[in-house]
This record gives sequence, C-alpha cells and structure tokens, in this order.
Amino acid sequence: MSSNNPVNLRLPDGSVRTFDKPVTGTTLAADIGPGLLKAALAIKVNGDIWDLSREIEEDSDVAIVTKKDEDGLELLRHDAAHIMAEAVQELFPGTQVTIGPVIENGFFYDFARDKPFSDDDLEVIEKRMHEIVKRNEEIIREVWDRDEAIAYFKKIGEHYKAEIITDLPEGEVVTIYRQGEWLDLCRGPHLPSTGKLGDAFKLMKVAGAYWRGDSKNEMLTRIYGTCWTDKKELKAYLHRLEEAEKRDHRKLGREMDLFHLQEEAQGSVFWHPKGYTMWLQLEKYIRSRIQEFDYQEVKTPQVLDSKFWEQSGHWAKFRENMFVVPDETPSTEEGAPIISPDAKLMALKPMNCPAHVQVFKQGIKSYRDLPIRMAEFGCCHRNEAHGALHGLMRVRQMTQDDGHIFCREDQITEETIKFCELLASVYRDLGFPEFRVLLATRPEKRSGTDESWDHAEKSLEDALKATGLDYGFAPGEGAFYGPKLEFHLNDAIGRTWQCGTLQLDPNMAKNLGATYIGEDGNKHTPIMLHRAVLGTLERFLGIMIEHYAGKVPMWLAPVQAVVAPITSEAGEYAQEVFDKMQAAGMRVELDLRNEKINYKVREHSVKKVPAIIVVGKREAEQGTVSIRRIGSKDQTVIPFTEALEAFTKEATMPNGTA
RNA sequence: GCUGCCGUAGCUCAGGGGUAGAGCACUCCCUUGGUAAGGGAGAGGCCGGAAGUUCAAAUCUUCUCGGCAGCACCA
Repeated sequence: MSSNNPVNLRLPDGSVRTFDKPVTGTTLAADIGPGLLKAALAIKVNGDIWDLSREIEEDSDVAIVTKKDEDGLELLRHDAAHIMAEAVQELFPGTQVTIGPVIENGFFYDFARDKPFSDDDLEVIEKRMHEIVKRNEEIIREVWDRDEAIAYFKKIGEHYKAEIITDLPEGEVVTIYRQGEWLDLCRGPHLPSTGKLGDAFKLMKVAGAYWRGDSKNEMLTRIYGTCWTDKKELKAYLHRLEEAEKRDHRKLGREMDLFHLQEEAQGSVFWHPKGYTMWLQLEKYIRSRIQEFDYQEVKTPQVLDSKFWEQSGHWAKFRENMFVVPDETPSTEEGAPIISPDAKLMALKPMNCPAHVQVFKQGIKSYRDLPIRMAEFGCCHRNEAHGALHGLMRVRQMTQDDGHIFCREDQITEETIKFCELLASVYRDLGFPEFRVLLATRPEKRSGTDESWDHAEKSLEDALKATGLDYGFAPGEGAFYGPKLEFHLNDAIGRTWQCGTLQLDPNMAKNLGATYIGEDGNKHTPIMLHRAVLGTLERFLGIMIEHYAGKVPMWLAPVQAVVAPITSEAGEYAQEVFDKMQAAGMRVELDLRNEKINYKVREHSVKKVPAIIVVGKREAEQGTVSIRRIGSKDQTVIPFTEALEAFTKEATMPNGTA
C-alpha cells in the first residue's frame, strides 16, 4: 500500500490508514466503506473542518463528519444558506448577496434588492431550494487571487462581496465555492454536493437588517431559515417553538389577569391586582436581601431641571432617550400654543444615579464612611424607540432595583465580589442557577478620558476575575459613563435579556462634584458602582413568568390556593377551610359557584393557581382536603391541619421571610 | 426609528364590493355534578383611524395609528 509519499491518517479510534497521494476525505470515506462514503459531509483534519474534496498533504488526525455530528449540522445549515442564495439569485436576478451565516437552530442570508422580499416570496424561494437540492450540484472549492476576485465581483455587480473581500485581512486566502452555475465567496467548508442537504429545512421569516449592523448604512432584507438533519427534527423544532409561544408572558399576563398595556401609555404597564401582588412579593424579597447586604434605601425625585442633566452628562449622551417636561403653566387660551417655545425644561429621570449623588453630597463624607451602599426602587422613564418595546421586557417606564455603591478605589474588588455573591444567590433563589455574564467595554459615545476607561475596564475585569464567574465580552456595549458587567437570562423562545448589571463609573461623581475626605485630609472623588440585581422589576417578572410558564413558586403566586367545594353540600366546610387559610396569611380564593368540579379545576388550572383544594362530603366528614397541584393530574387527600402547615411553609420566601 | 407581516365582539379566529359570523368569556334559566369545558336562552362589534375610487367598501387605493418578528438602540 505504501509508496514514495504515503500519507498516514489517524482515525478517532486510533487506527491509522495509509494512502498514496493524492488523498482526500472522499478517498478515506470510500476506503472505510460505501455507507460512510454516502453519509460523509466533510472531514475534520487536525481539528479543522475541511471539504471532502480538499487534498490532505500531510499525516493527520482525521474524522469523517456526518449529519450526526454537531459540526455536520452546522455544515448543513451553512449550505442551506448558500442554496437559498442561489435560489434567490435565480428567481430574482439583480439581487446582491452579502453575508449568510449559521445561527442557533438555522441560518440567514442578507440580500440587497430594491424591493424587499415579502412572505409570499419565501414559498417560491423554498420551492426552488428543493429543486436545487434535487439537482445535486457538485460544490467545488476554488482559491482565487484577491484582486481578480474583487474585479470579478465588481464586474457582476456584487458590490457588497467586493467590499467584503477588500476588507479581508492581508494574507487571507480568498476561496470561492461553485455549485452548478452559481458561485459565492465563502470561507467554507461545504458539503460535497447540494443533494446532501436533504429536505429538513424551512424558511421562517423576512426582516430588515442593516448592512454591517449599522443603522447609518442601507437596510438589507434578511431571510431566516431553520434547518435540521431530518424531517422529524424539523417538526420537533417547530413544535418546540409553538410550545414556547404558549409561555409568552404577554399571553400569560392576559390569561392570568396580571397586567395589560394599551396604546395611550405605550411601553408603560397597567398592573392588575394579581400582577401587582407578584410585584410586591418580589420587591419584598429583594428588599430583605439588600438589607442583609447593608444597603440603605432612599427615594429621590422624578422630575429634575435640565441643567442638572447637563451636569451629569445625560443631556449630551442620553437626551434622545429622555422625556422632557416643560416647567410652565400650560396655556388654556384657544388657539395659542400650550407651551411657549422658550419654556424652561425639566426631564423625567432616566436613571437614579445623579439623584443619588445629590444625597451623597449632603454633608461631608469621610473615607471612613465608605462604602456607602444606597438603594432605590427607582421609577425611571426612557423614551425607547417604538420598535424596541416588548411587553414587560422592554418598557418606557421601569422600576429598577437600583443601587449605587460609593467607594474608594481599593474597595472595588471587594464590593464587586459581594455584589456578585448577592446576585448569584438571588438568581438561585428565584430559579435561575445559571446565567450569562458579559463584560461590556467602552462605547463610542462616552464621557471621560481614555485613561480613565483603561483603568476602569481593567479594575472591573480584575474584580470580575476575583469572583470566579465565567464570563464573555461585549465590546463597545458599556454605559456612557463606564464599563459594565451584564447578567443575562433567557426568555421562552431563547432571546437573551440583560437583567442584573454592575457598572464601574469613575466619571459621574466627579462631574457632579461629589467628594469625600481621604485619610490624607484631602478631597477625593469616590468611585461609583451602579448596580441592579434584578435589573428592572418589569423585565424580571416577565422573565420569571416565561421561565415558570406562569406556574411560579407559591410565595410569588398571586393566588396561592383556591378552595372549591364539589357541591353546595360541602359549602360550609369549604368556607371554614378558606377562612382558616386566610387567617394563616395565605392568598386564597373560595369558589362557591354552581359549577361542576371539572369546570372549576379547569378554570383555576388555566389561571395557574398552584393548589386547588377540592372538598366534598367525604372531606367535610373527615376534616381532610383533596389537593390538586398545578401541573399534576394526581390528587392527595390529607388532614386539613397538615395541609395548612405544609402550605404556609411552602408560601415562605426563599430566604425565609414570611 | 428601519424592513416585512398583521389590525373584524373581552379572548382566539372565520368571512370578504351590496350595510357582519363561530367558539370561549359575559348575563339569565335548568342541572348538586368527585378533579381540565353539562344543557338552554340572551346581550355584545359597523369590521384600528382618516381620505379616496364606486350607485354601493369591513372587503379596492393612499395616508396615518397600533401590534408582532427581526435590525438598530438598551434594563
């Protein structure tokens, strides 16, 4: 078998096969067996995924990639994007292609076209994709000269592609993939032919997306698709999506009668009694937690003079997100403008920090006073873009579980560790043992010098390292006054939302003239740590509703139990049970309606009441209750006194507060 | 804010150039029924708003407001 230039390929099981040159992934797969040759999508060479047709020149560790591998699925999705692009360009000549990456569960491709695609186009495109798969076009990798490639794409009117190649780092190999008549610039790797994609894909939706993610650039039209290894998985995915939609907090909010939104107060929540009960419970819990961590709660003004915001830097960096309020008596004169053009301006606070600095500034502070941990359930208003609003997750009026830690430079690490400790234990208590941490660095629009940012970013990262948490980066995502840690949680359909945050701010206290007297007797500017554990009560409740699909823990549930007699015969006993539970401090309802027990059970189940307590003649005679828990079809019959004890225990907050 | 889609009773949705329908919810009546919808009767909308085309518009056109998804922005 060996010859002058043999290539040794070592398989994952450790066995080595030797081939004469030229050798490719296809050679290897064919050598192993016809079944694998058919299933092969690509080959992993020393950890990198290569096309099957690419020649392997040296001895390597290899593995054939099939659909069953995670890498294989990614290949399928990537090729689905390419095949979609081919279909689009066949059907809509003149459309330019830009980028088409793999994303979670699928792929997308951004196109430039005068008229954006509509939902109706998707069907046609999808049909053509299936045809391209049937054609089973061979996919061929070619290495092109950079300048030739640029010239070529310019010539055929693909200006975005030409721009992409132009911006490739020097020395990067320009590879082109050909499938049938069509070709695209791509790093690869790809399947050997379009037929390997199969039919487990579906185009999902059209959306606009800015070229290079910048709203100053032109908007492209993006087509999203999903792609799986087989139809069964595709179906399962679509089913999962449907199920997730049932957990949408906006839907559950209506069904459970928690809150509503209406256009006269866009982005601001009307909390109903039940929703506000949850709010109050959560607030009570977090309040007791911050007390435990030595925070002092304050309450500061809602409307402040614009000159105040000028000082804080908000006027320059944040004004477009602020609600401005004229400080003037509105004119009642017919036809006259309500507010004169030279009215003095105030603004609703978008953040609590400048107000907290004012509290700090009252009286002289010593270094011995630090750290000062000031907390506020601060109601803030931000004029968010219409398109950004989203149920409870993104609102215009929000209540943060805000806090500012005024500390010395040398206290940053300890305070960061303490905060992360608090946050992690709160998240654990609330059902989120896992969360994502990101370090967000300096944005384009910022105040403060580069030196102060260098320093702030470094000390925040050092402090973060000291917490031992795993973290990633969010470049350019910091607040305008400082870098921040972001703590993210997911909603029902996997979108991630920033909840908790810790922001290191070396600038604001200085801008607002806050100082303390140091050990040396001189004035120093305190460091401010802006921090929120939940982030906002609105968003966090939204996340919790989705996380628990409405079936929140009993301590948080607006109605903890419903007592439902089977017939009026047990009405008196039901009343007695109800009274005792209420007297024990539980949020309980009594359902005496003349309805069948089936009907009552169904209704309270839909409302996600944690416990339905059914009582009939038997229970009345024996002093028991029949308990049906939400999410279960079983019932347990136990003595009422026992049940009450268990319920009161369960209704206790995670940290033991009643 | 940008792109696409959508906007009919409280909710979910059907209809579609000749002045509007279903199920659930609501009100009343019958039913006292053992763990996710018992039966009957009734009330409720002028079809997001404005303008236009037409003998005639919820149905077509334009504009506008709002919702949803994505993008951008952000807790």
